[in-house]
Amino acid sequence: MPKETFYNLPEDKRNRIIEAAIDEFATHSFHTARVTAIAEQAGIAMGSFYQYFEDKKDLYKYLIELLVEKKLSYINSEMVKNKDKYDFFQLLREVYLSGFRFAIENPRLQPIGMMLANDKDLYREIYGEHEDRSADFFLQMLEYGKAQGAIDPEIDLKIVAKMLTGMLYSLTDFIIEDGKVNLDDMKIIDQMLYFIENGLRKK
Amino acid sequence: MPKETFYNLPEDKRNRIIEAAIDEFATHSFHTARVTAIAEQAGIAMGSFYQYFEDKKDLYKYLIELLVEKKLSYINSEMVKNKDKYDFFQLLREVYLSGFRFAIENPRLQPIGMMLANDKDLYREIYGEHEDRSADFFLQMLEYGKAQGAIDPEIDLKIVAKMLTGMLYSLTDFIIEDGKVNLDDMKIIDQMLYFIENGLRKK
DNA sequence: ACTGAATATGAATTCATATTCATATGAATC
DNA sequence: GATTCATATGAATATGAATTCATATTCAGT
Repeated sequence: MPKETFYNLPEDKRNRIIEAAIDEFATHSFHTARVTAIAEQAGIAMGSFYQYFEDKKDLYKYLIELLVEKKLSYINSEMVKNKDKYDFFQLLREVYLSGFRFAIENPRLQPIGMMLANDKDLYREIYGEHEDRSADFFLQMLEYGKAQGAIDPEIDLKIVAKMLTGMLYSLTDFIIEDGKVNLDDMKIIDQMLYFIENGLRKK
Repeated sequence: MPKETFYNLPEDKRNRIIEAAIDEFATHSFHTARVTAIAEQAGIAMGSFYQYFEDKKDLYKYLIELLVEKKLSYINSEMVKNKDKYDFFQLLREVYLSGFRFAIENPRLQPIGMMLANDKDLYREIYGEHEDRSADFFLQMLEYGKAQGAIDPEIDLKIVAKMLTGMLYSLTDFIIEDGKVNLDDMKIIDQMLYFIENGLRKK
């Protein structure tokens, strides 16, 4: 965790540091990211950095925490808004949709999460034994859907949760890279949902 | 590419180097992998390493080439064997199945590929502009399936290709991590196929 | 056995970066 | 205005590899 000094900083400077760190970690893995580059872009002296954080990893963990919090609250707000109105598949649609929206609105955060997911050592250092939080989230949703009778009971939810996670990541990547995908025309979402629904729905 | 010297090496030593490199790159990203560790494990002097390869990246590219060749030939042989006998979905099943089998039989190669896929700079350095070869492979298969009339023509194949790729990666990861998954009982494959078929099949 | 070319070696060097530290600044308190 | 305390600074140092290089060894051909 950052030192007291960091929290005492004027908001403006604190934000500059956070922004600089996001830029650096979005374009470099944890190991290749340079503290120097962050300090430089934030306009602080090298020494100051170590006034605020224990070391590079300290800043990184802090950033991940911010990022997760931001994403979770983003998705949850969509969920909460629609919980009652929608059935399972519509809810799933909202989850994917808010996931995509989040990625589009925060394009720099996406690669940070991706890189963390692929660095198992780092991941473990942050989340302990816990293996895959995204899959857990989908698993919960699926169980809810199964209980509602929306999902074919033949299906192994753990496997499907993994598949849904993988698809979400790939598609998010696809959408961001493509750049020109317009979420509002919903075509990509509909395609995806069409596919998933047919795969899961109870007949 | 490795230097002539490397190819002149006695097979035993050459293999030791390759094995050591696989071990190192399977457990570390390109940047955190240490040439020192590779030389040490292979039982060669640091200096020798640079007799065989230009630098770390040279070895890495060579390794990726080996790996891709191995995997492609593995999958193709399954495909070729079954091309005529099976319909699209059975063919897809074979592709996934051989992908899983390959990963199980070569567990150290899987993480190397994963890490490369997530290091866009490195990926581009090896494959140029070309974005995602796995998705391309699935796209081709899907087009074949569509032409055969097996796939719902409403579906956007490019999107589905991305989804299939993401699922393949996630599931492979799942299977390897789990360790105890027994491919022979095929349950996981059937679950997956059941899901995919219902999502794609022409009605 | 002799010789030159290829190959092997690991200590020394280089390089890029993280981290520390002694000192400066500046604002609040007396 | 002096004293204290928190914060800022960037040059100096530490670190951890990658890479080089001068020297030793091996080997094939004679």
